[in-house]
Amino acid sequence: MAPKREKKRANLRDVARVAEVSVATVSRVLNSPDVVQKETRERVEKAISELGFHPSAAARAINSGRTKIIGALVPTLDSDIFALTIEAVENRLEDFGFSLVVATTGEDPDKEAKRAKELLDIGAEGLIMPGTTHCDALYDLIERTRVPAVVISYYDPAFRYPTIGYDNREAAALAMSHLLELGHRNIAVVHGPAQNNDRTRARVAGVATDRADVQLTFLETDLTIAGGTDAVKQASGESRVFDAFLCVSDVQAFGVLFELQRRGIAVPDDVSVMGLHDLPGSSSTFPSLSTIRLPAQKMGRLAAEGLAKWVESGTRPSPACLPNALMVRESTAPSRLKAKRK
Amino acid sequence: MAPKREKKRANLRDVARVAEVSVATVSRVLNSPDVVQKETRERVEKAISELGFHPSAAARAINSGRTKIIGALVPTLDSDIFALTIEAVENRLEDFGFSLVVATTGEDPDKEAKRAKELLDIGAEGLIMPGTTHCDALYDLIERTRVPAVVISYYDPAFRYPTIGYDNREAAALAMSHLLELGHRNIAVVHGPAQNNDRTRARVAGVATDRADVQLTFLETDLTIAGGTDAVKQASGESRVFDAFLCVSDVQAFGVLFELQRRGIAVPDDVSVMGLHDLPGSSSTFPSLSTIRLPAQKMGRLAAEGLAKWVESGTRPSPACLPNALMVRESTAPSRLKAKRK
DNA sequence: AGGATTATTGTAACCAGTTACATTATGTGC
DNA sequence: GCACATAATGTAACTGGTTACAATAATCCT
Repeated sequence: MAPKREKKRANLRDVARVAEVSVATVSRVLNSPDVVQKETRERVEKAISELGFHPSAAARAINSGRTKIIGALVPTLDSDIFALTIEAVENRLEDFGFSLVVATTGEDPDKEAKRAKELLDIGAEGLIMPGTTHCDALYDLIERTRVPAVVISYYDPAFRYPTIGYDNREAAALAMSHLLELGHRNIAVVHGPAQNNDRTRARVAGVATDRADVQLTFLETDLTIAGGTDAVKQASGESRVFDAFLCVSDVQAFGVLFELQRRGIAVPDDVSVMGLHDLPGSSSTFPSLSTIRLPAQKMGRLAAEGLAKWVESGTRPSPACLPNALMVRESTAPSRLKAKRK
Repeated sequence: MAPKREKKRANLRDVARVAEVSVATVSRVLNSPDVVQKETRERVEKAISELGFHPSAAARAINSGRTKIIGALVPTLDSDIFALTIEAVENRLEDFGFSLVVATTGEDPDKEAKRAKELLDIGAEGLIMPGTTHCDALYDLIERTRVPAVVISYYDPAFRYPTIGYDNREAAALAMSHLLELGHRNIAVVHGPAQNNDRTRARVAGVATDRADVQLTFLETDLTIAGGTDAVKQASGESRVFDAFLCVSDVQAFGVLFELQRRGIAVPDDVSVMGLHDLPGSSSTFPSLSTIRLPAQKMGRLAAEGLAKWVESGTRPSPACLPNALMVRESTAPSRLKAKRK
């Protein structure tokens, strides 16, 4: 048996040897095939496929300085809230030849900085992250490395990095005004943890009203279905009777719907429920959920596009505020209390 | 004004120059600091921080052949089904110093092969993917490159790659036997698209029974909440009356619950609803969903661990079948029809 | 004291590509 | 037939790290 040479991945020099050309020619076949004579090119291509040659991204990256990797920092993927957007980002980045590395941070600011550093260590050429509330270590890092970074899910044209998102405050205000128009005056506002979360804070701020006849009760629970059910439990402990639940996340609204059903409280006859996000399932609940449609996927695509172009050609994207839309469905109706008042 | 030299990222040689040591010493400070004298080390570290030096992962990768990147191929992130597992994978990989690149394939086998090639092009050292139904191009690629690949969400010890998952067939059988024990005999089995999806097929196969008194009706709909509502609509078109819905995905079960509520069909009094997966929200629905708990997160962690070790030390993980568990909650109860029959 | 051992640091080759520049061959114009 | 432009290919330097080996200095042992 012939002593098989240890098999290792073929490199450019191997290909050059087999095709009896120089390394430069092989490189040209890979990068600008048109300048190579057809005959030579075919010989090289044959050698490439014979050897199963596969250019090393690392070696390429060392020259070009390009890794074609974008990093995303997200709190969690365990609800549809980010997963949908991340998928859109990933899909759009692919069109630009970029790969997406996802790092989950669990809302922990310190972990966020640590993960960001890891992303840059592996050569991420751009970062994408939701919201503007991050720790200084992260900002320092971005400043030092001058890596293009875009913020999603939030809009603030004055922010240090381009924000490509939506107006959380306006979304919440839109939801609130819908409820007010329906005559609701005693409203439970269900929201997720506000700490370190500008989106939640903006939404909470957005529901504010100076109408003296409106009573708002804020209930902070987890950003989960269970959090929604908890909110109803909390609400039932209050002395006040609510005529509407405004959940600033659809996920919580799902929980609210379930828990109200459990308690035999009819939606929207006894109480209205309003969401905010418009998840894929929100139109299929019972009753179907009135909500504010956030442009989650469109935002993901736009952010991916802006970041890709920024990395490629240095043109920093301008901040963008994508429109929200009120989706009136079955879960909201004129207040019973209002009717009584009449 | 002194002509500022164009600022570019500092490299190892720059650091060596500033610290007045050789490149080898700088490299040692980075990789085995203990062999460098304290005084020298501090000088180098000072230079590193002064220059904001940041070693290039690409250059490192070119030598070691290591990129510390794992690729994941998933159909979609737009439901909790994969997102949860992916998050667990990502978290566990981090412990091993690996980063996760996610590529979504949209259940399209051709796209899957294309994306896999891209993952390998950027230097992924391992692949992770759900299920065993993939196109030959993908298998060829894995064979040619000999990249470690593990399959999740499925268990088949005889499969060419290690499967780290659960027994889909048994999970479905478990769900079915629960319904049978409760006396249900006329069961609508709601499942997602079976084409190119071994998990769905195994689940569908798992519900089979040879009992002559059991009537199964299979309803194929989308793997979404809306798909669940569709299933109920389809079911209502059938002449038969069902005493239970067995949804082989909790996502669909959510839709079924909503649509039954819409129709005023009481669960579990009029009809039982059984899920399969146990998503985070499944215990908070109304009624809370009886389901089979799949070890999604544990599986993610284990697969990440096995793949990391395989890549690091060449020890291929053994296939693993993690246990499913029947979660009896409120949505299932003895069949009304059975009671009548008695 | 002198040779051996050990601790530190330096030199230069190497990884797998890209690319500036040089070389050679071919075609064109006069 | 010769100068010149153009096309195709080759040579070698370069990217930014790692590391084998060499060199030097300091310490140990008899």
